[in-house]
Amino acid sequence: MRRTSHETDACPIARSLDAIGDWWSLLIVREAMGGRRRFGQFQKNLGMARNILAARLRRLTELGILQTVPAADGGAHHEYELTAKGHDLLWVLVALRQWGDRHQFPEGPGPTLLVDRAQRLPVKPLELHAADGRLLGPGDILLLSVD
Amino acid sequence: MRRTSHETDACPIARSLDAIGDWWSLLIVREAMGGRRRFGQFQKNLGMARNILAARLRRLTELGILQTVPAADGGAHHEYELTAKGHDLLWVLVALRQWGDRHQFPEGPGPTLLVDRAQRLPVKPLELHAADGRLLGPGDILLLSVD
DNA sequence: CATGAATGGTTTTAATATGAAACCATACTT
DNA sequence: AAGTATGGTTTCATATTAAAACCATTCATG
Repeated sequence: MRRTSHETDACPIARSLDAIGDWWSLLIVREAMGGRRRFGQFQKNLGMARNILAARLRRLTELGILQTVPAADGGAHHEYELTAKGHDLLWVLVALRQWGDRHQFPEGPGPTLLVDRAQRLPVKPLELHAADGRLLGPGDILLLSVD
Repeated sequence: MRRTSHETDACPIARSLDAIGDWWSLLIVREAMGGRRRFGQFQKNLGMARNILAARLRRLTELGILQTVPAADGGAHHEYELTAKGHDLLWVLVALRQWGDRHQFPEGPGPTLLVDRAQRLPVKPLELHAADGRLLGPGDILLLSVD
């Protein structure tokens, strides 16, 4: 009767969700991308229960999304930082951000803007391209089984 | 003591996760994108408990991600279909799929391939572009507060 | 060096969510 | 008219979440 696992599903979406498909994990990753590295920073910024945060940090570390490193300031406590696997969640976060901006702000545009660092202009929606570079829309893709 | 809500957070990522950040919702959306429309189809394909499927379908409908329509075959039961808001989750699913394919298949490449319909070649990783079209990497973006 | 406060958790307890199975009403088939 | 499929709801046991209290180290201060 524990939570149904999708860890070994054939579908990569299911496997991803099994790893980070809960209410908190991606918010922790978001904070980590914003430069937060310590237990207290995560807890304060997210306002979440400390036991749950501890459990999530442990799990994200086991999954290789975060890693613990000796404190940067030589202090005794360790810090959490994103691995390459964790950093690569950026595109998931961007997709969630863009969907949220488009559909979850009925009261008007949200208070944050994802911009291009050079020009400070809002970025375009994520794009999917074919191998040859053509821009693909929802109708232009197909899921193949390689079995 | 209920689940902490992020429904009114300033962050669009948090709002998105509040809506669909659980273990099942996006899998239901995935099934809907694959053409599944009926309770029994979702239940069979996902193998999930019927009561929680019912609860999720209700919630996704309330959120405007699914809508119920009279059965296509004139039958008495209704069917579920994606709204525009629901269809727009495609990019989130693609992002999760690509991350999963890259990091959650330690045993080798997964059994599915997202391909371009015209040429049947695997699509490229999602791309983020600046307003002027420049391809942006993780270091090229910035989050601005508009307060 | 002793004391107090901050940090990084763990433990305890209560409420809620999940999962499995049984149940039930309606619709459809024969 | 009887039997079966569909689309749920109910019940119950277990797991997860949240809040708060607790505790051990570490760090700063006198």
